[in-house]
Amino acid sequence: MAKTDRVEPARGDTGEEQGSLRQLMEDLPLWKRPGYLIRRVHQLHYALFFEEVGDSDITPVQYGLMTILSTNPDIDQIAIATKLGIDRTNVADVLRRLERAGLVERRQSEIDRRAKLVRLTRAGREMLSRHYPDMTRAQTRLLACLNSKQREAFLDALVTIIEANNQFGRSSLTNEAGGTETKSARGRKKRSTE
Amino acid sequence: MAKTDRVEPARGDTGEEQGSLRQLMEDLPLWKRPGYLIRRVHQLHYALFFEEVGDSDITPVQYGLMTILSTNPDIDQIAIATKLGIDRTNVADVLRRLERAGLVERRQSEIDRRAKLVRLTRAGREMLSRHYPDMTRAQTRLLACLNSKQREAFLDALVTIIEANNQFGRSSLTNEAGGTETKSARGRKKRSTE
DNA sequence: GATAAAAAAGGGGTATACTGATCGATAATA
DNA sequence: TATTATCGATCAGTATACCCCTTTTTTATC
Repeated sequence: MAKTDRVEPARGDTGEEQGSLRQLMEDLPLWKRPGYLIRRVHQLHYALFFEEVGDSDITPVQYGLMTILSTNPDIDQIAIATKLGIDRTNVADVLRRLERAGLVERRQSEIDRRAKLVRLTRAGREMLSRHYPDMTRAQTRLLACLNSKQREAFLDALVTIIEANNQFGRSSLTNEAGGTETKSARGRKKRSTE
Repeated sequence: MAKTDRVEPARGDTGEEQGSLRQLMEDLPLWKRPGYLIRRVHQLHYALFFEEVGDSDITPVQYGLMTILSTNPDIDQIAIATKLGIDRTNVADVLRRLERAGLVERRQSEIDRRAKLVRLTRAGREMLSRHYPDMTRAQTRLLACLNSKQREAFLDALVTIIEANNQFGRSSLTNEAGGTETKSARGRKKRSTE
């Protein structure tokens, strides 16, 4: 810790208006910003997932996508994006890696030749089954610090937030099995100007 | 919608072990997995942040990093990583973009010539001040669907989870706790201090 | 003072995630 | 039928986030 003992020579420009800015930032520090806290928890879940499922190269998103395939064989990529709540271009990226690993297979639909239908391979189903205990353990460990009442309230809050803000993002979640209610391509344009 | 009314010809391989797998996945569907829900909320916050702060090209992580700089001028990149809770290589990436945008400046430490000290420029401080209301609005909107009691419980739960799982990931907030090392299934090593 | 250990930064590589844009196939309409 | 609109997929580009490994500098040890 001797590193910061010595004082680095100052270098002008330490303006006075910095005081009010500092005050502003201390009024709402990082650990009071939900967005910051959620990002941290998100990363922690990733770390826990890799620790539990680590001997395979599967990721949380890949496992989630394959979960959808296990109950929805032969759906197209946009339907996956809608159910998973990620962007459709990202679905294509994830599928490319899963296909390379032999866990899913894609084929052109014979009815709509724009669409590519995706399904799990046998290896994919085996992977999903094999790592199911690992996946659940990662989920459990993440919330192990909460008692069951807190845990339930926390999960409820997450679902509430998702449903309340569902209209944002390129792919809006459908509440599973519900109608695919066109993602409506809502506005959400931003930056790109200038 | 009319598209999927017609039935795609089946294609063998629809094994019946799929039944048990399907059952497994329905026992713990996506919307009951904390990791999945947190990822969704994380994305929603990003979308809200961009919607509020959108006219600039700042991102939540960049704003968070600059928040740290506003109360910690002239710290090195690893200290930033520790305080922000992100990987140190990622800090370098973010800083490179911020420097390119003229919002921060880096200079070699005169005491420890390995270290590069970072501080906000005047433009950086102005950006931080200017978009403070936008940032807080994004935070507020995300949790607007919760009442104040739920909101508080939610934030408490997030902090509890972060503190309880702090030893995972490459950068553990504020550090100082011994190595732990756990299983390291994926060679996930943390810089243990001993 | 020379050498070994550790720390700071950076490069290379990969995965997630979203934007804008394009392109072919399909659907709807004139 | 021909035109138009829409839809599914994909590409290019950027940002976040992490891993491993190397280089340079500092610190610790002999």
